[in-house]
Amino acid sequence: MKSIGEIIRELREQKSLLLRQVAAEIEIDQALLSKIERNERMPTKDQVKRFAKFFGKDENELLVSFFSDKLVYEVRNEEVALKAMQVAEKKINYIIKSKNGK
Amino acid sequence: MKSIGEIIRELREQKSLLLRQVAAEIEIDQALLSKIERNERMPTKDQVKRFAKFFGKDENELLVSFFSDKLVYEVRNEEVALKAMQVAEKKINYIIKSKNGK
DNA sequence: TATTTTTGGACATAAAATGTCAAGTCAAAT
DNA sequence: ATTTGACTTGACATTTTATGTCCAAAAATA
Repeated sequence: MKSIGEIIRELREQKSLLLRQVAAEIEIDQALLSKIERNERMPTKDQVKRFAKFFGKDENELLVSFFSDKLVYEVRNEEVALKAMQVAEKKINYIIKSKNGK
Repeated sequence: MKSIGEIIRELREQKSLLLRQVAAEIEIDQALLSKIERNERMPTKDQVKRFAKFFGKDENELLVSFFSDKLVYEVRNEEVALKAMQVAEKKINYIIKSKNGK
């Protein structure tokens, strides 16, 4: 189960590209990219989209990695992390059902 | 499946207390409490603990409501919301297993 | 309608996140 | 051993997002 940072680093290495080359494409500082790859900083949603486009990866696939990382981060160190996540999933399901005309 | 705000409002109404009375106990502005109860503002973790104590409710139970609300909020309006939540749950499970000596 | 309770909205403040720069480390090449 | 190139680190700046406050308006109640 890879983090968004690990995924980006792997994609970059598969193409044998340098930090500065990818950073230029995505239009971010190379130091920031370095941090993103090591999960020291989270990218923005928009940057994730640009990564997907640049690497020719499915956008939603990367977005799922991105948002799931953010969700985990939100409850890191919380005793109730897992329980909260399970309840949140139920709430989401409920919301989705409501939207689809019941 | 109630939100943290709905829960707090119900607890307050069960005891027939006014916003200003509970707000004073929790040491927050009564306008803020009004907003919290209507999910217009999220309380802080510490405030949730004080609510639990004041209303004689299980702290973890309220914290689960609180954090699950935050998790849902994080991916509101996202197409990939449910999928991200499911993946996040797997990641949490994985992290927990790692902690418990594998 | 007078009083009390609750809500709305603009604004202030604080917290958390992302972004930048320059200096630093490390390895490979020369 | 020195230079070069790639990457990392850390302090700080900037931006974004959240919480908190005040006061007036609205709603409910007496």
